[in-house]
Amino acid sequence: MDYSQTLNLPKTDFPMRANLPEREPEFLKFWEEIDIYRKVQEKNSGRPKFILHDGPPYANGHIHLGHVLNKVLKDIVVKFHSMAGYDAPYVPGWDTHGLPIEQQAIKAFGLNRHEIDPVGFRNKCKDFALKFVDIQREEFKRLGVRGMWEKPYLTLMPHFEARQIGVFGDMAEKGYIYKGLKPVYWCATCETALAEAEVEYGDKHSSSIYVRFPVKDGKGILPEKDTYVVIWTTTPWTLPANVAICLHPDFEYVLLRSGQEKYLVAKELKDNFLETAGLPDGGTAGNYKGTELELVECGHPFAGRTSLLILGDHVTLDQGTGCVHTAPGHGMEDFVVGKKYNLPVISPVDAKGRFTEEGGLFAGQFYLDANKAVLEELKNGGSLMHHSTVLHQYPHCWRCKKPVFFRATEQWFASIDGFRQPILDEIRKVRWIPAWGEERIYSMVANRGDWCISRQRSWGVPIPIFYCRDCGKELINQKTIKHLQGLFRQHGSDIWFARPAQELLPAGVACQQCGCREFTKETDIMDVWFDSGTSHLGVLDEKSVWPDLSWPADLYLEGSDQHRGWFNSSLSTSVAVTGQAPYRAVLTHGFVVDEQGRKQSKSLGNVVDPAKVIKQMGADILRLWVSSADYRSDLAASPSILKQVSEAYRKIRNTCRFLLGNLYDFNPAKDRARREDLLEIDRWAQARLQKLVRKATAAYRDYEYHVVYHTIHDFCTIDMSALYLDIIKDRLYTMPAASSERRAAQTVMYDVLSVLVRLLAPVLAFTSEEIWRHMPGDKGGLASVQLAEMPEAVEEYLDPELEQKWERLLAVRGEVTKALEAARRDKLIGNSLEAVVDIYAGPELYAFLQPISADLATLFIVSGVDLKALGSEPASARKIESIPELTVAVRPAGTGKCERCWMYHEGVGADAAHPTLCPRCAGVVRSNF
RNA sequence: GGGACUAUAGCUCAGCCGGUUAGAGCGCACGCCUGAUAAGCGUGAGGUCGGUGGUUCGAGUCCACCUAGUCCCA
Repeated sequence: MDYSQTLNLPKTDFPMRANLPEREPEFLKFWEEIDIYRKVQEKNSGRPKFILHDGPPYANGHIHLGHVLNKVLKDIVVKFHSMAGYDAPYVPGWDTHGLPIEQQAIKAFGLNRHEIDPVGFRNKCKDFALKFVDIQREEFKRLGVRGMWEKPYLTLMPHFEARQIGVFGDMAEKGYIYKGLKPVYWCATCETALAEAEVEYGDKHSSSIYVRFPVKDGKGILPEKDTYVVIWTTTPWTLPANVAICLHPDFEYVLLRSGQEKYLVAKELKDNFLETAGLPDGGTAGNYKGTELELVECGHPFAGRTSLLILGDHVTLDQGTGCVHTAPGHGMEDFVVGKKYNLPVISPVDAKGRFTEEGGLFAGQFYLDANKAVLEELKNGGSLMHHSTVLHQYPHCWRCKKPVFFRATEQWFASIDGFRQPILDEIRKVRWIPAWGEERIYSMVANRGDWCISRQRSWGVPIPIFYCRDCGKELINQKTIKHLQGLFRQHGSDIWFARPAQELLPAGVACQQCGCREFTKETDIMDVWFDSGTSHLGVLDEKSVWPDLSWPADLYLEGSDQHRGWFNSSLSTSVAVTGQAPYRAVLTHGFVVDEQGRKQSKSLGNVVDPAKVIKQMGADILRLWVSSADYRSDLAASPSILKQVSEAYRKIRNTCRFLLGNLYDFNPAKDRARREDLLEIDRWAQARLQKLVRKATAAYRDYEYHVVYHTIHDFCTIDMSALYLDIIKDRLYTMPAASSERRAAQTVMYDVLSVLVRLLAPVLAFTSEEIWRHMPGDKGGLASVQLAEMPEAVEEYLDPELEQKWERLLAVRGEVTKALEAARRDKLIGNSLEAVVDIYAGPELYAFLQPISADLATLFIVSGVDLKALGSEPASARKIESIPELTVAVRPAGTGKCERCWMYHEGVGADAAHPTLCPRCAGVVRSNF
């Protein structure tokens, strides 16, 4: 007889090999068919809300691993909450405006921005953005991320744009919006402002000049007579706009003697200056620290105005004199430092690069040509100390390749000062995870300057302001905004570009200042940070579009770079308009790096492409990777790390497969064992399971997914695979299928599987669904594990006393396995069932082991255990260092191997009908077959 | 250059309020099994806790500085 046919060996269709790349798409289809998102929302309706508001990725390329990290974390958050008592809707979004899309659209469609009309150009940009929205949507879905994919939010949606200008209007009404000057890169050839991304650095020959500014009021520190401060510059044409000279507060400055004259320069650059200017070293007339010289007044070499000595940290000792010519209209640093001192922003150059009337002497000249005239003027005035030519790196226009310059232009700003303190107060009320995020954003907000909202671009939401044609007075109020909102909702913001101002205004509007009825419109658009920065209102507070959502959000979850980005812009608009933060908690994650901790880059060749990983290993491997690492610091990704993750995946999968394989004949509705019929080891396993539930769900609640990962993995590896499942195999296989002993083991296995599948669901989106399908029972009639609830620890299954007892028992077991390994090395045994173990225990340990001595063989997976008193052991027995009262000896079990259960038993052969079976197996076979 | 963060076995992580010989899992090596089998089990080897100083009876843990990396800013 083939006794293996009488065993209950595992049976399952759940494959060992996951083959995720092919299987995952089937589940995507399934979720689509049953409309899983809607089903979950229906299930959770009426529960308390948990709103995770999606930070919109930029729609201009395929997704990378950073997107995977972010979106999977969000998916885990949402799925956990949707299984843990909350209504957790998820509406994904995209950022669709802005310069990078403009640039890429120009490239992709071969456009010439100066030849195409704004509406036509914007349409192309829109096409480009929408194309990538579609691409990214498919890529995100492929990751198993669940959300309202058929109705996401896009910043180009008409209702979104309408809401956005509403926020702008509210801020304007509160007086937070003002017009000011700010220098921007400007190309005189293209007659346009350039963004930083649009300038290229290249070689340029420039004049290098040293110019002396006479001290007019030394403030009692510097003498006035024949005393000069010397500056160095490579842009003589900016001197007409000079209003200050900037010194470093901490540098040492010296006053050099040269005949009658005295010259102030940085001490460290003294020799350099003397040499260049060809002056003899006449000694020094004074030493000063930068701070001492603040507010000393100099005369301008030719403009007839004062040039103030000011302090700034940007001053360096690389070259020049340590005294920096400062023209706020022509440089970013100059502008920033000038603001601090309230200096005027002089920018006497027009869009074509020609000096305006304000440029006085140089009016009408092209700015580069004016260099010569300025030099002439300096020479005539005796201010020029040295002139040469240098070759240096200088910004050029990316389009026409001509040199660019800084030009102050009028821009719209949001005055942060108007609501800085309320923002700071709100920051204190938000929960920041990790906690250091609070200080990071707090100090950013405390120190930030005003928000320049203007962009001289086309692809974005227009700044909804009109100007009186006669007097130039700007017009923006509730009425114009309301009217525009109506138009935007209907036509989108394109209408601003398509129609003249008159057709964008409500009837009968007249200028408050002069009564004129004709207007022009602002041509600037808004910074894209203003778009996404208003999404909390444009999405969470648009009930007619997304009725499930509500304001404020419970959570924002983005990379740590967003402290300055989206967290900041959202907070600013929210506090300005509502007085409150738009989120209750903000969670940040680090960045994806390689194994050495370096950022992923093409040049380093260390980029991990998620599309490839999905194709080769499957999205669940990526998801498990996301969960495996502590995202608060940076996350390392590499082929070998992903390989490790797939090993862990395999362990989890096979544990579940083994559980499934042994539940093929188990119907939880009928076959569940009563608690009192469980063996002690079953109760131990169930206690361990409750511990797992406690620890994992707590970790989920605390957003500590790497703890979830390790907890589940360790449970599968140690508690299940190495211990419980290995030990109960004999019972599962050899006992009668419906015996109470086997049903007891199956009951625990079912509980374990039922817990695991639900704990895994937020992370292993696909595999958990696959397990769910193979699970026996009606599963509450739920088609998807995503509709199930998170397990809760069953308190009565917890048994600290039992666990403590088993901890000791397992320590003994550990020593026994060591002894078995030694015996194996000595060729005494192979399989542990070939062994009989003699345990020699001291009195206390003996008393501990004696009551369960009959179960020890099962526990150790050997054919027999003899418990004896310590002292009677042979000399060859193994003394155990960690447990002094224990000595272990292993001997071969000899003959009498049962053909059915493979254990050695002296009773084999006792049953004549089954001469190769042990009495137990003989009995089972007799009564069941 | 400034601000923030990170650094514990090859990898992913524990390590409480400072207190024995720094732990786990994976990987690796070696072995067992062939009734979880492209599985399962066991044993073992791996660490100057990034570095240097300091505080302390005692430092992976506290302090200072440095190095490397990451994010933001200039």
